[in-house]
Amino acid sequence: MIMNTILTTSRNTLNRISRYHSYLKVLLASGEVCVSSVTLAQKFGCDQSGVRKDLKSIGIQGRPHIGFDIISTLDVIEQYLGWQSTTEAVFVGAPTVGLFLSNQDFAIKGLKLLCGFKLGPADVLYTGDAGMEFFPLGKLPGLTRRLGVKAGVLCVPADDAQEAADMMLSGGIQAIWNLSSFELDVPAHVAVENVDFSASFAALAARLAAVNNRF
Amino acid sequence: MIMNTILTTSRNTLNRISRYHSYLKVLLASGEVCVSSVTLAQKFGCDQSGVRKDLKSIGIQGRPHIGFDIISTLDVIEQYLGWQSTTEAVFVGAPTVGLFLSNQDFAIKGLKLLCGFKLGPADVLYTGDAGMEFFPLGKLPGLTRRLGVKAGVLCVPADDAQEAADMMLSGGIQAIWNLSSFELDVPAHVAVENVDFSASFAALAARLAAVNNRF
DNA sequence: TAGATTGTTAATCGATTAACAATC
DNA sequence: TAGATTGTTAATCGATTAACAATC
Repeated sequence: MIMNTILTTSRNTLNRISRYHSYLKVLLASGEVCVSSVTLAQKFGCDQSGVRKDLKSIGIQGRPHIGFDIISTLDVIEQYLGWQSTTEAVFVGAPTVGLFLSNQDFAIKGLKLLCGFKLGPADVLYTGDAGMEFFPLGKLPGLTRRLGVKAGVLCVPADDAQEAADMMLSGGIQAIWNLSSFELDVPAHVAVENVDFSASFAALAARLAAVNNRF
Repeated sequence: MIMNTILTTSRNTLNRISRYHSYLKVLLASGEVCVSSVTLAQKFGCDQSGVRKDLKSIGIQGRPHIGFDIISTLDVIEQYLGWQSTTEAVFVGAPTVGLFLSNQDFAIKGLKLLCGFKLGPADVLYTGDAGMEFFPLGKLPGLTRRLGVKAGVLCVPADDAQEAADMMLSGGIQAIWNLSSFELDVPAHVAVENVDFSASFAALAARLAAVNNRF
């Protein structure tokens, strides 16, 4: 049987699978043991056979008349999303956001921020166990090479994004999680993943406006 | 001619259009006046006729032999994304992120954060023009109703998300921009837009792992 | 058993890509 | 003019939905 990985999964499917996980945790917490594709489909406004296909595609099997076992489904999804392993990364941008992403409660699963780099004045901020050390951006290449870190989170104003990215590239970074609204120019072997805040918010604002204009 | 709005546009198309905007700003800054669908298609790894369809769908016309005028294309995209108008919203969650989102340089287009609310101890933080006032969550319903604010940004740990969302709902909030990894349960008339950080990062981590394992 | 639910194939739908005449 | 580029239709591809036999 051919097992899908994240790399061979469409983005829509990936998003759904990640959302199933969130919801299954709620069901588990409320004492449920099994869930049917009908329940999931209802919650997510999609078709039940689509849900079954999604789960099947990552190797989850249900039981006729019963449904899908929540604990093992959660487990397989976590395997699939790679949450059992950790990716070490450096952060480039506003310390406030770096601290947020590295905060235990919010922590992005599988992401471990080693330290941060910031534009502008070269002070070292927030040292100690509660926070995260921040260095001036110029120190990045030396540090990432020394530590062998290959991933970075980029979260700077659009005007600074390319320059900061170039600094990351010269430090041997091969994967950039780009939270800046800027289309980076990077060599083909470097992976870039963009989080598009603006489009997402625009979609929400439009829906709100539509509701309010209707009355 | 039937003109598309955000509400009638597929999410893929919406994302592409938003990204065209980022790139067109770069081209404009570098002195370009026009751009062809071929250039855009190359940059974004999609088909040129798809680019033309995207632009056509929001009413942008090109000129044969010339291409698309950058300034007017940027203008139409901004109209389409609603960036000419502002949506007032309150923020619920970690002050550090609220300050980030409200920061001029990073500001999400069209989003205006009036104030923030936080879980836990009820101190007021960060008053004054540089920052943003934060109040205890319990004050939210009264304040949003008084101000007539209908939108909110939710950015709390998953365990607190539903409770915080309920507080927003009781304050008359009709649109929630959900940065928490939690599937909210809200009435049908309330718009929720989820930003899925975890799935996005998981996709990046998988690509990095694939590259590194190849050698 | 009867009814609920999966697994899976076939049908539908929509999005992407190919192709080419029309335009400048 | 010749060549570049759009606008648009048709073809392809993939994702979603419908349907139903198999299972418990």
